[in-house]
Amino acid sequence: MTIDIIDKEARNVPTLASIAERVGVSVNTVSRALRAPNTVRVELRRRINAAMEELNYVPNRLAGGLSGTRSDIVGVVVTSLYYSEFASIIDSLQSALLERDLQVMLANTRYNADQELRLVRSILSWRPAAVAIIGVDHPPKVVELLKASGIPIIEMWDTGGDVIDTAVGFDHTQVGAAQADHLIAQGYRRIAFLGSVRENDKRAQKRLSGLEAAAAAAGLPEITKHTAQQGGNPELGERLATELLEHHPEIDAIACNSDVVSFGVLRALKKLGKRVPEDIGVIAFGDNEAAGCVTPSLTTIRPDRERIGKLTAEAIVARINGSEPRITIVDWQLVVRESTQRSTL
Amino acid sequence: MTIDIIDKEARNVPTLASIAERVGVSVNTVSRALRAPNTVRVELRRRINAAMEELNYVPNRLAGGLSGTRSDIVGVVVTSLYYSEFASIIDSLQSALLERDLQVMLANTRYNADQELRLVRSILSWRPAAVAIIGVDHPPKVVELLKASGIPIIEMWDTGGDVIDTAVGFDHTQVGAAQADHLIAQGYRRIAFLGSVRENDKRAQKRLSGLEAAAAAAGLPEITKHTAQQGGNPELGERLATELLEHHPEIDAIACNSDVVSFGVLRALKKLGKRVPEDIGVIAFGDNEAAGCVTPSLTTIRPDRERIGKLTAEAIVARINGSEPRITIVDWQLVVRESTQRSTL
DNA sequence: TGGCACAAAGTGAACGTTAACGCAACGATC
DNA sequence: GATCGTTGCGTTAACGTTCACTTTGTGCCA
Repeated sequence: MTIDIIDKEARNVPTLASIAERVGVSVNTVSRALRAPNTVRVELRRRINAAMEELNYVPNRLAGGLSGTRSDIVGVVVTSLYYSEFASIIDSLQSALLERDLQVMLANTRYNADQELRLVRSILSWRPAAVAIIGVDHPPKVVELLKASGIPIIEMWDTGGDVIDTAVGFDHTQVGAAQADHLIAQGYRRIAFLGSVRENDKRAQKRLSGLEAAAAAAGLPEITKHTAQQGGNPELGERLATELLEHHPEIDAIACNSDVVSFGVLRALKKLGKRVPEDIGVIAFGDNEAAGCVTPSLTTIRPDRERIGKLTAEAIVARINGSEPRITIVDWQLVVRESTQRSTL
Repeated sequence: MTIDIIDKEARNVPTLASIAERVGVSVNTVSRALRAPNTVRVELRRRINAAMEELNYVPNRLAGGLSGTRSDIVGVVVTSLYYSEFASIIDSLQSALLERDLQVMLANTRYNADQELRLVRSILSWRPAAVAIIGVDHPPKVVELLKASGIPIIEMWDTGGDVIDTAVGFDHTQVGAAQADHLIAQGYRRIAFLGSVRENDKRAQKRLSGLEAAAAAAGLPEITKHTAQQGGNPELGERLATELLEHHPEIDAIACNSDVVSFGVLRALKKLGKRVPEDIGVIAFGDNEAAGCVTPSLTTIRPDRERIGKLTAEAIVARINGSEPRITIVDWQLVVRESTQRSTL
C-alpha cells in the first residue's frame, strides 16, 4: 500500500502536457477540450477525454487560478462549529455554491479575535472569489484586509451594525426585545438573563441589550444577569441557573442565550422543585433540534439558518456577477412552546 | 462602498514584486524574508515587513502551491453537516490543523455517491497535502482517484472495512452489538430497529447488522426493522415509532440510529401511554448534547468525535512527514441513562 | 597578502494553466 | 477568382511564487 503511494509513477501526476503528448496535440487544445469543448472537433475531443480518463487526470486549479481570472474558492469564516450553531448555515451554503462549481474553504475562529485576523489572512491568500463571514463586528485590521482584497464580502447572521459590503441575516437586538415582550405578555416580571456570552460574541451581547431595553421600556425592574465566558452546554446552564436562584429567588423568568444551555436550566429547575412555566418561565434562542422534545418543551427563537445559507450563496453569485451590494433581512420566528405557556395566570 | 471595491488601486493586489520594488531589493529577498527570515539582515527584514504591512500584502498561495512542493490544503469530505453529526469532528480537526498552518477545504456529499466522486475530484484539483474523508466505503472510481493522487488519505469515523491508507475511527458493527447486549442485559427481548438508514450510510447499515447478529446469537426473535431513506429528525422518529407499535405491539425495546430521531420516539411513546423504560426501552447512537436532558434521559452510544478529529489531524501530519499508514481505533462509550434502566425487572 | 569560509542578496528557470494572438484550410459570397 | 468569415488548432507570453545556483561582500587565519 505504501509502495503504491511512494511509487514514482504515482507521484508523477498527469498534466495537460501529458495528455497532449499522448494524444498528439498541443497543450492548449487539451485545455480547450475542457473549458470550451465545442471549439474542438468531436472525434479529437473524444480521444482527449479518453486519455484523461485513462490517466486519471485531475486539473490543477492552483495553476488555473494563478493563470486565469476566476478562482472558484469561496472563503467561509465562522465563529463556532459546536452544537450545530452554524453547521446548517454551512450545509446549505455549501450545497448552493456547489451548483455553481464554487468550493468552500472553511475557517473557524472559535470566537477568538486574533485567530480571526490570522484566518482571514490565510483565506485571502488563496485568492477566493468571495468571502462569507459570520457577524458584522470585526477587528479594524480584518475589515481593512477584507476591503483591500477587492472581492465581494458577505457578512452573515447579523445585520445590526456597519456592513462592509453585503449582509444576510437579522438584527439580534430585536431578538432580545422579542424575548422580553413575550415574557412580559405572559405576565412575567422579574426577568433574568443567563448563558454564555463570550467577549467576541457580539450577537449575544446585542440580544442581551435588546432584552434589557425592552424590559426597561415596559417599566420592569432591572434584568439580573448571570453569564459565563466559556462555551455553552447543558452543564453550564444547570450550574448558572442553580446559582442564579440561590441569590435571586425572586426571579420568575429566565431568558437564555442558547437552547443547549437552557436544557440544563430546565434540569436545574426541576431539581429545585420549581414548576415551569407556572413558577418560572424559560425562553431561549436557537431552535435546537431537541427544543420540542424536552419536558417542558422549550419556547425559543428560530432563526432560519438554511435560508441564510442559501441567500448568502445567491448574494455571492450576484456580487461576483457585478450586482450591487445589499443587505438582506432573513426573518426569524418566535416559537411558543410549553416553557412559557402560563395560560392559567 | 462599491467604488472602494471596483477601484483600480484596490484591485491591483500587491505582489512580492511590489514589495521588492518599494524596498529596493529583489523579489527573492522578499520571499526569503517570509519563508526563512534569519537569512535576511534584521534591518532589511524590518523594512520589508513594514512595506508588507503598509500595502496590506497577502501572499498568493496559488502561486506558492504551484511553485513549491507543499500545498497547505487538507481536503475534508463529510457525508453530512446536519445536526452536528460531524460538525465537532471538523471543529477539532480544523483547530488541530491550524497549529500546523494547514487549511481545511470542505466538501459535503450529503450521502450522495455521485456527489462524492465529483467533490473528491474537485478537492484533488487543489492539490491538497492530504485528504480526510468520512467512511471506508467509497465508489471504486473514488478509491482509484484517491490512490492515484499519491497523497495521504485518512478515512475517519469508520474502520470496519478496506482502508485505502490510514484510518481513524471504530467498528460500527460492534456498536450495534453493544446496543443489543445492553438491551438483553436489561431483560428486553423483542427488539426493534428504527431510524434513517440512507442507501449510502454504510455505518448505519453496519450498526444494524451488528445489532441483528448479537440478537440472533442470544437466541432472540428476529429484529423488526422500520427505517426510512430520508434524513433523521424528531418528527421522523415520532412517525416511525407510532407506525411500528401499531403493527408490532409486542415490541419491548427500540434501538435507534441517532439520538435526534429517538427524541421523537420518546415523544411518540409518551403520547401512546407507554412507559419508558418499564414498558419499552430505548437506546440510541450519537450522544447528542440534549440526550441527558430529555425525559426520560436517553441511553446512548457516545463516539468521541473530538478525539477522532484531533487524532485525524495528527495522522495527517504524521503521514505527510513520511510515517507509515496505520489504523487507529478510537473508543466509544455506552452511556446508560434512564431510558433503559429497568432496575425493577 | 592570498586564500577560504560564510553570510547576504541576486539570477533565472521552473510549476501547470489560461488567454491573446496567429495562421492554415475551407467554403461561401460578390 | 479575389475577398472574407469561420473553424480548428498551434505559439507564445503571462500569472506570482519557490528553488537551485551564482555572485558579491566581509572577516578570519595561516
